[in-house]
Parts: sequence; C-alpha cells; structure tokens
Amino acid sequence: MWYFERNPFHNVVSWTAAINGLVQNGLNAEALKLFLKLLDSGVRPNDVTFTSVLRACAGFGEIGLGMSVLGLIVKTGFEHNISVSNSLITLCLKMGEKALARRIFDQMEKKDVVSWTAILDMYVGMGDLREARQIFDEMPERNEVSWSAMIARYSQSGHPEEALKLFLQMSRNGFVPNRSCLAIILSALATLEDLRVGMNIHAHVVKIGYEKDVFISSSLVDLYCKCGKTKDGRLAFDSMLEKSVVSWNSMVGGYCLNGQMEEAKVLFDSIPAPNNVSWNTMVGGYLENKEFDKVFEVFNEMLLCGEIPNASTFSSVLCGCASIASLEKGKNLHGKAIKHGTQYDVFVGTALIDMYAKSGDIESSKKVFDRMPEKNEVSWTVMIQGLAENGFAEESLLLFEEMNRTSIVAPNELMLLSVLFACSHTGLVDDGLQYFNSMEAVYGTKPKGRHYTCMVDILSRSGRLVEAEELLRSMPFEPETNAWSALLSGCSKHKNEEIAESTAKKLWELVDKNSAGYVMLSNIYASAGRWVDVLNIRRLMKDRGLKKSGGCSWVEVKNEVHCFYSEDASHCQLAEIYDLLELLRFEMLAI
DNA sequence: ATAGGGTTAG
Repeated sequence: MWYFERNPFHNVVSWTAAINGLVQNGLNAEALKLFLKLLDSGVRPNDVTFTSVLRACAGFGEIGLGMSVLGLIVKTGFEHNISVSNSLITLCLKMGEKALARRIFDQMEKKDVVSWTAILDMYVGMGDLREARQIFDEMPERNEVSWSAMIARYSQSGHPEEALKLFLQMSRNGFVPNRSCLAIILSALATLEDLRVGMNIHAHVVKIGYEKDVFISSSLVDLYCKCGKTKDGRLAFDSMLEKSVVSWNSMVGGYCLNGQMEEAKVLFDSIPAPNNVSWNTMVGGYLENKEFDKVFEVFNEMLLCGEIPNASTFSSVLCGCASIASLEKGKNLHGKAIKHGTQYDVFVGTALIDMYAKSGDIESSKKVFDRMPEKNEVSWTVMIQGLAENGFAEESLLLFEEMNRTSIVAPNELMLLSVLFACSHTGLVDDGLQYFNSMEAVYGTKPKGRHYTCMVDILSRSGRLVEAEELLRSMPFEPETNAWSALLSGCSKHKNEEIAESTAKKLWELVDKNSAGYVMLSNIYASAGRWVDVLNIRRLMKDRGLKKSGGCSWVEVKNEVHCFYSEDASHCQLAEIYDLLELLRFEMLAI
C-alpha cells in the first residue's frame, strides 16, 4: 500500500493488485473503498478487477453492493467473462442466492472446471448429494479440485466409504491427489477406522514430503486415535513442527475417545489458545466416559473463562443432565440455551426432550418436541421412547404412527423396542405381534435379542405361554436371560406348571454365567411362593461368592444428588432422615 | 494482478 499510494502513475494493473492485496488480507471494506477511488480516477476496471471486487463483496456480506457491481460489469461488457461469472456465482452462493447462482451458471456460454465445481458445491451444500453427483458425472472436464470437492463432501456428509471409493477411482484415472485431498481422505479413513489403508497413505505422505502439512498431520493424529492407537497418534502429534488448535483438539479428542481422561485433561490444560471446540471436546469426553460431575465442572470452568458455549456444548451438558435425571440443572441449562439462541438446534432440542423425559417431566418434553423446527431420527426416537417409558403408551404408539405418515424418518431398532414396550404396557398383544412380525419386512430391521425379549414378555403377560415358548425356541440366536425369566414369570402368573418347569430348568443352566440370573430366578420363585427354592438359590449364591447388586435411588436437593442404597445405609444424615420419617408417620396416625 | 477444494467437538 505504501508504494501504491506514493506512485503517481496508476493503471488498471496496479489498482487491481492493490485491491487484491487488501482482499487477501481480509480487509474487504478497504478494498471496496479503493475500488470506488479507482472509479473516480477514471481508470476502467477490467475482468481481474471485478473478480477481486466481487470477492470483497462476498467477504463483506453485501449482496446489494454486489448487484450494483453487476450493473457495472454488464455496462463494461464483462458479463460473459468466465472468471467474472465464476466470482458472481461464488458471491451468490455465499449470500444464499442459490436460484440466482444457478441462473448465472445456466446462462454462461462457456463454462470451465471452476464454474462446474462451484455449482457442484452448491448442491452439495444444500445436502443434495445425489444432484451433486449427477453434476459431477456430467461435468465435461474435471481436475483434482473437482474430485477433491466431491470426495470432501461425501466424507463430511457421513459417507466416508463413498469418499474412499471415489478417491481410488480418482487415482485410477491418473489424477494425483494434492494436499487437501490427502487431508480429506485421511479424515474419511479415520471415520472408517481403516488403519491398514490409512497407514499406506501415511507412508505415501512421508514419501512425497507432505507430512509437515498441518492439515495432513492433524488428520493423521485423528486417524491413529480413532483406530485406538493413541500412542501412535501422540507420536505423530509430537513430531509436528507447527501445531494448530485443530491438532491439539484432535489429540485431546483422541484421548477422550479411548477413555484416557487424565491424559486428555493434562493436554487440554496445555493448549496455548483453546477454542470452543477444545472445550466441547472435554465436555463431550467426560460425558462419554460417564464422569458426569466433571461434565458440569468443565462447563462451569468454560463459562468462567469467557468462552461462549454453542449448540454442541448445550447438547452435551443437557445429555449429562438426562443421565443423572437432574431436572433442576436441566431447566437452568434450558434457560441458558435460550439466552444463547441455541434452543432451535436439532441436537439441543433432542437433548432437552430426553432430559425432561428422563426427569419425568413429559409435558415439557412434548412442548420442546412440538416447537422443534427440524426433527431428526434421534428426536423422534427419544420422544417415542420418553412417552413409552413414562407410561403414556397410547400416545407413544400414536406418535410412532404419525411419524410413519408424515416424516421421511425411518423407524429404527430403538423406536421399535419402545413401540413393543408400549404394547406390552397396554396389553396390546396383537398390535405387538403385528409390529414385531413386520419389523424386517416393513421397517427393514432384524429383531434383536431385546425385541424378542419384549415380545416374549407381551405374550407371557397375557397368558399366551405356548406362543411365547415357541417364539423363544425358534430364535435364530441365543436369547437373553431376561427372555426366559419373562416367560417364567408369565407361567407363575398364569399357573402353568409344565412350561414353568422346563423354563426354570433352562434358567438354571444360564444362571451359572451371571449373578443377575440367580437374582431373577430367586425373585420368580419368591413371587410364586416357592420359598424353599428361594432359600436354595440364595445359599448357592453365597457359596459361590456372588453378590446381588443393590438397588439404588436418589433425590436431588439444592443441586446436590443424594444416593440411597438398599443394602448399604451410609447416607451422612441417615439418623435425621429416619427421625423425620418417624415424625411423619406419627402425624399421619394422628389424622 | 484473478475465480473452485483441506483437519477437530454434539
């Protein structure tokens, strides 16, 4: 700029070079001001000037300005220039004017790879991968950038296997992958946890001297960690000469993923400039590893440090609330989420539904669900599940049917389990059977052990014991222990000695494998009044050193969770609690 | 003197 301002002789090239220099440094407003000066000076801008100016408009977020520039472009006759049109398309896409972008593209007399790639990226950005692929297949000419664009989008949209296929096809067609493409494919391989191919690419990267690239080496760290090799990941991380915050985040995330939370925390504390992804990684890590106290601890620390939580943060922390069924914390976070404008995010909404449902406040779940502008598979699942598990079986089934009518979301295993659960709790035996039998044909999911167990439970509860037993014995794989005990408890309820005997025998075989089996069997004998058998089992368990895992309940008082165990009376205020109970009992008697 | 593609978290 110093030279530019002191040079009295300007031509288009020097003006354009100056404008472009500003744009490249992100000084869009200055670039536009300089462009106005250029116009005042009477120098005629050319095609290169326009591409730079349009880029400045895009960076500045000014579509109106871009349109006036368009007028100028038409007036000066550059509207059919390929570079100018390409820049225009990019501007439109940045401003969300997709229809206009497409119109400009269609009206271009000549198109080059850049034009095709830009429009390809538009469909990809709209989430329309099929249309994007069609454009990709129809492109008259491709270069490594168009290949990379398509590969990147497949990888980012949850189709890493398709990305890998395309990458191999690209290599077969003689295109040499560049740095970006290698970073993308390593990230896809990380998602696929394909260590074998990943290591091949790593070797290739070293051979061509790309291992110092920050993008590539960060992806390598991610690859090794996703494949469970945190040591190799750390090796790649330590050998990096230049680290970005993404490199740090990948390594921290790698430790979290592999349950090494202490290592994660140590590394996290040494990140030079953590961003919100770094924080979210730690929050998510503690959540995944079920260290719920730490979830809230890190979240509070995050707020204290002045880092702005985003939708990802709230979805994790709310999930933590759901896990400990803390309505108080959850409501508080709901308020914070609204304050940060994240309440309409799908993930946040879904976490809210689940949190309210797990805390027993199903009305609030329903409110959140109804107000969600966008619902995905998980949103529907947690709502259907929440209704079923809170005793609103009919509503749960109605919602499931509504989903099938109105949404493109396909039923998944978990939803179908909730549906069966709902049927079991309303005694809708035939509906249950119908859902169960249509699982594979209509919904495309093979029934798993849990579905069989639920179905056996439905049949047994209603006394259709022969059908239940037939179903159990016809299973293509080993049933869950629970399934046999469901049958047995049906037998004791409906007084069927014959099936009970054979089922009990089967259960006896299974109990050897786990203590839960003993407990179930003893409970079933107890409910049938066979106390001698109960005693026998208890004695057996004692002999084998097995301990029944105790029941536990808890309440939350003033943000603190108090646990009570059935066999371990260790609460610090136990005496006071019993005193108060005694007092209450006395009060009730007095009435 | 110019336009298109890159790594991490829910």
